[in-house]
Amino acid sequence: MAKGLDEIDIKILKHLQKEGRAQRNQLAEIVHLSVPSVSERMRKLEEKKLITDYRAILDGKLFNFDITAFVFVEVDGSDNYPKFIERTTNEPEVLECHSITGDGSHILKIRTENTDSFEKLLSRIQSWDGVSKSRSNVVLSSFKETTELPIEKTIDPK
Amino acid sequence: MAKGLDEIDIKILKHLQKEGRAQRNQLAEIVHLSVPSVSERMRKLEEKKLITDYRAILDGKLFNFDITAFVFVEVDGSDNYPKFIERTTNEPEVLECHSITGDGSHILKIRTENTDSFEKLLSRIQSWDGVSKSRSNVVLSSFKETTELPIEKTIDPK
DNA sequence: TTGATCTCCTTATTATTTTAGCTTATTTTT
DNA sequence: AAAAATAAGCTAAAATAATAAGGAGATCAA
Repeated sequence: MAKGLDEIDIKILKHLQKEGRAQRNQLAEIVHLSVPSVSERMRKLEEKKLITDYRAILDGKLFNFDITAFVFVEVDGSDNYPKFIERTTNEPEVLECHSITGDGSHILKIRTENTDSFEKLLSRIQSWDGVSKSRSNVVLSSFKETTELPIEKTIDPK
Repeated sequence: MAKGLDEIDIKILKHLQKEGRAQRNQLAEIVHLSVPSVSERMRKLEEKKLITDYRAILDGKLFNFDITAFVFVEVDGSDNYPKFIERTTNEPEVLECHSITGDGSHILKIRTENTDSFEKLLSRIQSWDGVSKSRSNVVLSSFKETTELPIEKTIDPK
């Protein structure tokens, strides 16, 4: 069994994926174990970092973050990669940054307030070392998405 | 103030984004309110669906889901969109599905076990009504990502 | 002003989680 | 093969957390 997990662990993980605040007695009922046994299993799953963290998922649409986009960036020279990645890390509106195969070297997932903040972000990215091209696809509507907000970014009162 | 939220609500939301299982007494300390007051605020935030749900985030890399990719799909004829979306919903390996501007009509984020399951998924997608073209970018490495697993998909014993 | 509403508090009650101690099964060591 | 160690489960008790109930003070509308 992979990673020393059994069916019971899998059941617990799957349930916590959907119900991140599920109580131990509820899980215990599902897997037919006592509450302390479930606690112990959860502790181990967290200790082994199979569960990396727990998050509340917020509805970004309700917070005046209207624009979601995927931005393909061509970063020339892999010397420039570490610095580029560090910069994306410091941009809270960049939700994800992936190094990819094919056209472009990186894809960014972005969530920002409006066209103005989006444009500013894009021109900021363009100015970074090694960035030669970028292409954006703005999201019109989403299905199956996580609707996350940039957690560092202040959610401004309006 | 947007959506009737004040600074205290924002603090609670931000903390729950990072600590999805945070306890009410911990939150109470952060915002300098009593535990029942925090409870009441959480209840309202959930009721208003500002918090859509809570999730445990699992480390996909530890579960033999090696391949993450972004797939651009061109679906011809918007009549075909609803059916297309329904089909992506039934594919647990499709984590996200977005309708987009620019080249292609939809972008999918995919997480799958290996090249074999990836290829099968791609050819399945190609066979759907209206799908004329697709282009994939496989993720080599990721930064700032949520590393989610397809929650419906069985995590197979190995 | 008066009543209604809202948000907070404290205290008491109920529920959940953790700890402790014990049992059994399995694996490792001698 | 027997003994020891380890792992994982259980129950019962203790500790901690969450909820419910009741009341105070502020704000707003009639």
